[in-house]
Parts: sequence; C-alpha cells; structure tokens
Amino acid sequence: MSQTWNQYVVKKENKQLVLETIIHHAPISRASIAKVTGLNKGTVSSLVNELMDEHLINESGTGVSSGGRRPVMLLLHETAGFTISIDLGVKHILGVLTDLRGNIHAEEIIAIDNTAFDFISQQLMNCIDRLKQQAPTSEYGIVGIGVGVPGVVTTDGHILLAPNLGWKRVSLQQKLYDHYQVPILIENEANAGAYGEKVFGIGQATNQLVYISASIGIGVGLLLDGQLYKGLRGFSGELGHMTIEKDGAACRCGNNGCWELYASEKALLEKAEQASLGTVTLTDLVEKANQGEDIAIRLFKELGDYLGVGVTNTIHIFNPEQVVLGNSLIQAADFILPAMKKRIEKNTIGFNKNDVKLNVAQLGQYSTLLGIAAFTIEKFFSTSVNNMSPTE
Amino acid sequence: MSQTWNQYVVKKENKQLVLETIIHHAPISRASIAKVTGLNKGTVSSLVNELMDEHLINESGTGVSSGGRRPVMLLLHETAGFTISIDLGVKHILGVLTDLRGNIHAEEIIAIDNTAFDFISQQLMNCIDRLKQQAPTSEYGIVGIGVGVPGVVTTDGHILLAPNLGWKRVSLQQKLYDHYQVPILIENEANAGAYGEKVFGIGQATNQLVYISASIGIGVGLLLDGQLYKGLRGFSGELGHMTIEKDGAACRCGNNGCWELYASEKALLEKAEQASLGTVTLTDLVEKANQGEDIAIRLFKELGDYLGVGVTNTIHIFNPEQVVLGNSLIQAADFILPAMKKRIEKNTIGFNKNDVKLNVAQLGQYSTLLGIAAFTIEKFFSTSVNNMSPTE
DNA sequence: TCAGTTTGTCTAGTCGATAAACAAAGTTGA
DNA sequence: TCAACTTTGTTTATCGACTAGACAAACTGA
Repeated sequence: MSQTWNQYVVKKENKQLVLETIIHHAPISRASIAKVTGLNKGTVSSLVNELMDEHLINESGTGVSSGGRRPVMLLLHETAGFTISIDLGVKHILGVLTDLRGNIHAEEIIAIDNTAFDFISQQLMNCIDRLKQQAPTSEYGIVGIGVGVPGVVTTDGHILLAPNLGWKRVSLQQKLYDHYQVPILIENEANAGAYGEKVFGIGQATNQLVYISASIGIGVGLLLDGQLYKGLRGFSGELGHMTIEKDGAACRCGNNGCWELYASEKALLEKAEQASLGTVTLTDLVEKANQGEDIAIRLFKELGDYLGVGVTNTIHIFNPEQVVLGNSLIQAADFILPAMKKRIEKNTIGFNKNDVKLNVAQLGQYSTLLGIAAFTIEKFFSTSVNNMSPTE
Repeated sequence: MSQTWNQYVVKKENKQLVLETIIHHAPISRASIAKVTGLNKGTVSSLVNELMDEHLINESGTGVSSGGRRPVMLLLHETAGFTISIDLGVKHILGVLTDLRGNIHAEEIIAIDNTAFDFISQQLMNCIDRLKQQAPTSEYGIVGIGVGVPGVVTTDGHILLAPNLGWKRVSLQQKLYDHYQVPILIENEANAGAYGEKVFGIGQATNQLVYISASIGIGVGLLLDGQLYKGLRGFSGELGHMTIEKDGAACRCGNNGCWELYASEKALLEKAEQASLGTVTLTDLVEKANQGEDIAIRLFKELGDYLGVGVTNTIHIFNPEQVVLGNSLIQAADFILPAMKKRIEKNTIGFNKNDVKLNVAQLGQYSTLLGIAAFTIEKFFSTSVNNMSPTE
C-alpha cells in the first residue's frame, strides 16, 4: 500500500518541520518559526506546546525586542536523551556518549588485537556499558545505540562482510538489541562519515557530498540530493574497487587495478617497505615527512596523485558540491593534498570542476561517530514526533 | 521558505496518487483504487469525479462482477493531449508525437549534415511543426515539447556544451518557448534514456538503474532511488570521462585514460581504420561481423571487454538493480555482450554482482524519445492536478 | 503618555479525509 | 424464482488540522 495523505500526516510533517527549525535556528521565537516555515502563527504555537509537553524543547527566557513585545526563545532540550555511538575500527573501538544535539559527554577507547567476532562484541558491550553508566538521568534515557563498521552492511543492518576484521555474515544488530532493548543501528563507516560531515561538519550547507574514507582500504559515502545513497541492497560506494588501471594488479576482491591498491594506507605502507623503509606505520611516515625525509614525502605525493585520479572520477560521475577526505589518511593531509589537488586541477572537466570544493573532514576522527549519532537522533525524533496514532 | 503541509497539499498528493494508480493498473474500478491506495472509498470517488471533469480519465464500461455489483472501470484518457519529443542526434533529428500514455502517433526523421545552431534549430522547428500538424484535436492540445541533447545540460535547461554538435552555451529552451508558448524541456539524452527505460521499457520495476548511452561518446543516465540523479548543476553521469587507465591516452576533455577513449563508437571506428578496414561506419562493421569477418568480430570483442571494465566500476559504485545498455552500439549487441558479460562476471565483487541484471535497451532507438515524453507527460499531470489554488 | 509594533493565544470557519449508512446492481443457492 | 448475500459507488455526519483574524500582553519611541 502506498503512502496516503491525511490530516495526521500533515500534522506529523509540520511538527517535524517545527522541531527541525528550532534545532537549526536556535534560539528562535514562535513568531520567527512562523515566518521561516510559512506556517500560521497559531499552528506553530500549538505544535510548540506539544513539543514542550514531550520535553523535546525548552523555553529559554526572552530575547531582545525589535520594537514590540519581547519574544520567548525556544531551544532544543538537548539533554532529554542520549545516544551511544561506536566507531568500530580494526585497531580500536572508539565510543562516545552524545546528547540529542551531538555534543560529546563521554568517550571510551579500547585498543584491540583480536578481531574475532565474539571477542569484539564482548569488548563492544563493555564499552557501551561504561558509556551508559556515565549518562546523566534524562527524560528519554539512551534513545539508541549505533555502530559504524568497516565493511559491507545491508540496508537492513546485517554485516555481510568486514574484510579487515575477518567477519562474514554476522548479526551484531540482533545481539545488541537482545541485550539493550533500544533501537540499534549498524552502518558502514564511510556512509556514517558522510552523514556526520553533512549534519555536524563541513558539509552542512551541501546536498551533494562525496566522503572519501581513506584508511587501510578506501570506502566512499555518497550523499546525493541530501540523502544517503545506499544502492539496491546497501553495497554502493565500493569506489575502493573502481578500476583505475585496466588489467592492473589483481585485487583480492577479484577485480584488477582497483583504486585502493594504489591510494590506500595499505598501499602506502607496502610501498614504504619496498622503498626499504621497513615495516612502518602511517604515524611513523608522517613523522619522517615532517622531518623532511625525501622518500616519505615522495610516497605521500604519489599517494595524493593516485587519490586525485579517483577523486576526478567521482567528480565526473556525481558532479558533487563537495568532496570530503576523511579517516586515518588525513593525518598526512599536508603532504597528500597538494599532489591530489594538482591532479584534480589538471584532469577534471571545467564544468564539473568549477563548483566543487575539496575539503578535509572537519570532524577528524569523529566523522563516523557523529554520523552514527545523527542517524540515531534523527530516528528518535522521527518516531517521537510520530507516536500519535489517529485513534488518540 | 520550506515545504509546509496543509489540506490542499494533501488533496493534490492524493489526487496524483489516484491518477497514477489508474495509469498503472488500468482498467481499474473505484473500489480497487481504494484498496490499492488505502484511501477511503468516498475520497476516491470524489477525486475520480474531479479527474473526469478535467477529462484526464474516462469510464470504459463495466468490468466483470466478483459476486456483487459490477465495477465501473476507469482508464487514462490518453488522447486528451499530446507531446512532441525530439531526439537530437549528431546525424539526424528524430521526432515523435506521443499521447499521454507514450503511444507514438506520428514520427519524423530529418538527416542533418550541418550542425550549426541556427541551422539545426530551424530544422528542429520544421520537424516540430510537421508533428504538430498531425496532432488530432484534443482537450489539452500539445501539452509540452521536449528535446534530448547529446551534451551537458544544466538543471535549468541551458545547453552548456554539446561537443559533437560544436555547441557552446546556447539557449534552445527560450527560443522554443518564445515560438510555441508551451512548456519546453531540454534534457541530456542519457538521462532521458534512463527515464524512458524506467517508465516504458525494461526498467519499470527498477529503482536503481544505470543507463549506458554508448554511441560516438559514452554518457550515463543515473536513476537512483527511483529518481533521476543530476548532481549539483546537472553535470553528473560523465562516466565517459572516468579514468580506467591512469595516465592513459589524453582525452580532449583534459583527462587521461577516459573510458570513452576505449569503449565508444568513435574508438571502435578509429581502431577499425588502424586495422586497415578503412573508413567504415558502425553499420558496416556489424555487417562485416555478421558475415564472419574476424577483424570486425575481434574489434567488437575488445570493445565489449572495455565496456565491461566501466560497467564493473558502475556496479561497484552504485549497487544498481539493472544496467541497461542503450544508444547506437546496441546494433552490435550480439557481438559486444559476451565479452562484456565475461569481464563483468570475472571482475565484479560477488555481493554487488548477485542482484544486478544486464540488459539491452528494450525501447531501442526510442529510449531517449520516450524518456523525454515521460518527463513532459509527468510535468503536465503534475501541474494539471495542481492547478487549484486554495482561494478557488 | 500614547500611538504603533511585535509576540503569542484564542476563536470561528474552511476544507479534506474518514466512517458508516445507504442505494444500486449484481451473484448464488435452495 | 426469489431471498440472502456481495460488491460497488454515493451520500452524510463527524473529526481534526490549518488559516485568518481578533485580541491581549508586552514593549519601543517620540
């Protein structure tokens, strides 16, 4: 059955609109909301009163008069509930407790050396428990838990494959729901990163945003026409396995000449080893480059060039407004970006190049975490506003 | 000002829903519409009556009873208006007159040998005039004119660049509107092709469809989450200029190793010339291949392999449900497809490969035309249903 | 001090959807 | 054949969300 429209839908949509307006324009008066949204003053008043009854917003004193009665300013009641958001990396679990505005209230990090599913999920739950304990008491408590995963996640939240963790077809969502009984969200880390930068980071005014998560491999989060694009089953954004050298080196994915064979952290470290720098970490290499070591600088330059080739492709494919580079490789942004920009400048078609901005993730290592938090918050607001049935 | 919701919007949306239900399920009764949409019987009745008053639908006698009163069946009144849709090729102008269901009532083709804008637009208007004369009298007459263009079209309908026509920054839309005073739509031919296959062709049940328009160059139309994706300014889908050979041959676009340097009709004919087949056309090559000529067969096979590389990339990027190959190269589909499928089969990641179907455009040379018609029809219905202001 | 302005609430009215009653037109089975 | 049941489509009363406009409260500025 298709979506039909009636007065209840109208109310729900308008209430959501009022809430979003308060979030994005806070502090704001009832009168200003009416002006911004186009809704009638009376409508706004009644919707605002409902939102206050539900403790989602608060009045915060009066604002300055503009020649008449002073307005009563409204604010999101940001501590009415909290989210727990986790970034599941290959070497660590990073978790935060955020309020409904995405402010971080607590943080936990656990280094991991064993990626077995049972071990990790135990550590994950320890991490969640510790964050939960730190949550202040609030009207809604923990409104949801979300996890960003470096792997293939279906649209319904199953993890099909996380190659760098060695996971195949695991159902983390069910496990967490059974234990915590709150909404659980599992999302690919690049998708979450894209959304994080859109909601809280550098992409807030952008509706066409490509987020390049460059780490051990390359994943891409696509924000198209303001919405996350996931593809038929959630497998989109595998741009790491886009061929940029036909019949190039074989990738373990089965394809040849994949972008991430040339432009990822893994590729960088392998090249470093071949260049007789031995077994080094990314942090080591950044340090060497900082000390002016030529080989390290050259390696970053080559990496930037290869990154630029793929980014040029994404610009031709998506005509985005913004390309955001995120995840671990941004540590070396100073050494990577010049070569990357040079390649893009030289190779991108003029029309597509003119409007696009290339940026480094503003939220740094928190892009994914805050994207996860944004998903959870949005879901909470949407069900919260929606919880009135026609029979009430 | 953002979209607000009120009873008028509700009515408009529901009326649109009823109309779409009639179009897609015709012939259908009022009672069935209520069941399919979830709307109340009375609501459906009143909306249907309005649509009949507006001559958009008709009753078409009674259907068979299922144990009670016989239903009155409803149909789209498909000849209440007509569209004129043009496919502007490099060698020809192909135009059709369609009714509101996309049935072709008349067709005109003009061969062209001069691509100067003034000359072409004159020919175009001749073509439109001839089609207009053939339109039967109808309630709404010509509801719109659309043109599919092989080039870069902005979201607001300006043609920025049509390299194979030698056009730069021309305003066809204004010119046609000034002359005909009906809604004019200018769209990239690949976008239109994708939409044509979605609405009338092989992609009718598909919401994630990639349409590869393979002709002199390669353009791609992207139907993502059921909607055409155009990018920030309308420049998306330039997958013809996706690098598949880093530092490969220089393309006139400024990039290197572009897909269309290897997998387009132009590339094919150049290779044929190098292979001492002389100056041949695509049709010549197909004939040679049909006659079993080895060189022609080999050239098509190589082309298919290169097409497969790019298609593999699109599958990794978009996780589509369907990839549709369209435009002139489908003449040679029998010779191209096996190598293309082989490459895709070998190189695509399992998850992404499992669900995707590879098809040839069902509408053949009419994909673009019918996509243009679909845009025009949709626009007409949407304004037609919408034309009641709150003050009425 | 008073006219004018701005904010926010309240009331009456409009309009579209819904549920339920109803009329019309069929089928089915004894 | 005919009564009971079904299905279709219309009509009517009611509900509820938004709107316009009146109104009160609160403030500015001359």
